Amino acid sequence: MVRINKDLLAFVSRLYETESFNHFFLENYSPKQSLIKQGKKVFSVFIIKSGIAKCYLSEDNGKDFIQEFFSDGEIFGEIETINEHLSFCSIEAITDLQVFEIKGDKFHKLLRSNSKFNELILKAFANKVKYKAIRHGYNQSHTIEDKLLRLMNEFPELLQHISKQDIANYLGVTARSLNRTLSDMGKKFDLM
Amino acid sequence: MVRINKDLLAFVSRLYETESFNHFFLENYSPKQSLIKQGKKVFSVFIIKSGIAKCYLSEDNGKDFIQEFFSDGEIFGEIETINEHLSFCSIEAITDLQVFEIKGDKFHKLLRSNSKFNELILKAFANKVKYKAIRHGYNQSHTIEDKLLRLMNEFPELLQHISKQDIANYLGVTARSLNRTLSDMGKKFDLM
DNA sequence: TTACCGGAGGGACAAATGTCCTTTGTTATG
DNA sequence: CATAACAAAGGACATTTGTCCCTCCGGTAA
Repeated sequence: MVRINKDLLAFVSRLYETESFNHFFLENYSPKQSLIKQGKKVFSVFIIKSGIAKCYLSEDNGKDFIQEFFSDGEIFGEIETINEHLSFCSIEAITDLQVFEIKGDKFHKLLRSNSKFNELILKAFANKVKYKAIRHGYNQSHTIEDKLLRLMNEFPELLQHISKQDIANYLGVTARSLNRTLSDMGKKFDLM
Repeated sequence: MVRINKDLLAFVSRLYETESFNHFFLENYSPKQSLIKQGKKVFSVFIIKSGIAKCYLSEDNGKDFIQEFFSDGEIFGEIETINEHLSFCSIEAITDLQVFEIKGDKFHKLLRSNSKFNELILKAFANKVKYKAIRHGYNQSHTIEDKLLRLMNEFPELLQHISKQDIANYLGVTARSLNRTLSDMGKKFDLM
């Protein structure tokens, strides 16, 4: 699925326009550029202004698993900043990307001093936990076809932007299996 | 895995002892009792004082998927309270359970008025997102045997407390597959 | 005691998915 | 232009996992 967070984006955009608060920087990234690397320190918190990025985890056996696709308003780097750990995943631009960035210490200050921001972050976290729970449950107990139908239903234009391999990595299957399922589904539709 | 949160438990225990703050209640539950039901309203936030509970999600196809086992200091009901949604999972006692409970509105107040508590909740969230991400990635890209070895490694006494079916539901496989893997592993060890 | 139930274990087969490898078409680059 | 690099597609086969059963056992209610 492609995660967004309109409330947070609106809030951060407003803050970015505010003369007196100048800790957000607007940066640009090109496709395939890396914003956060798994196992490395994280120095900033990021909020997407526009574009699509992938959030993925590289396993010890060499496979990549895509946690989510991120788009407008989605925040990342906040987890590592809050619990002061190294990054547990990688973030990479898929399309051209505009991103608001704020340094870790400024993020902490904002979190403590601005109750509206604090609330937005709490809600963002609550949503992250919830959708991760639902997605994991769904993934474990449904076939590739079910997962694919759901994905195409919720985000029909996905295949335009994203490679087959990324879709496979998002579903947690091989590209071969994804292809097989797609062609089986094609046959089904031909019969209708 | 069995999730715990010592810092949060220490904080809540101290607050519970405090005369001037009397919004935490200590409740007891017996095995198989339900604390939160999927799809229902959530009125309180819960923090475990002792015992083990399971957090699971019932899928549309009748299968249950266990998100986590919860123990000392783990919090739940906070997500639904913060984003004011119905519960997306169920919580059920496995062993005898002692639980601190606080009503939703009091939880909100505490979150706004007590910065230490606010920070503990933020960290709890950060950890939840992180371990969910890692677990989902691991689950998708490893065999049953790998998952089982990891589980027995991190929590060897688990099989004493928890039924085979629950283990299978936690790993996202059928009881039959779990059994097969267990007996295959037994054969392996016999050769060594 | 007897009958019954639910959990654990596992046989036989079916279905889903992965692995390995080949082909084709497109792009990009010297 | 030639050729390398790469994504997409799929054939053939192996492995993993699920489905559908049946049996065995220990508790327990009548």
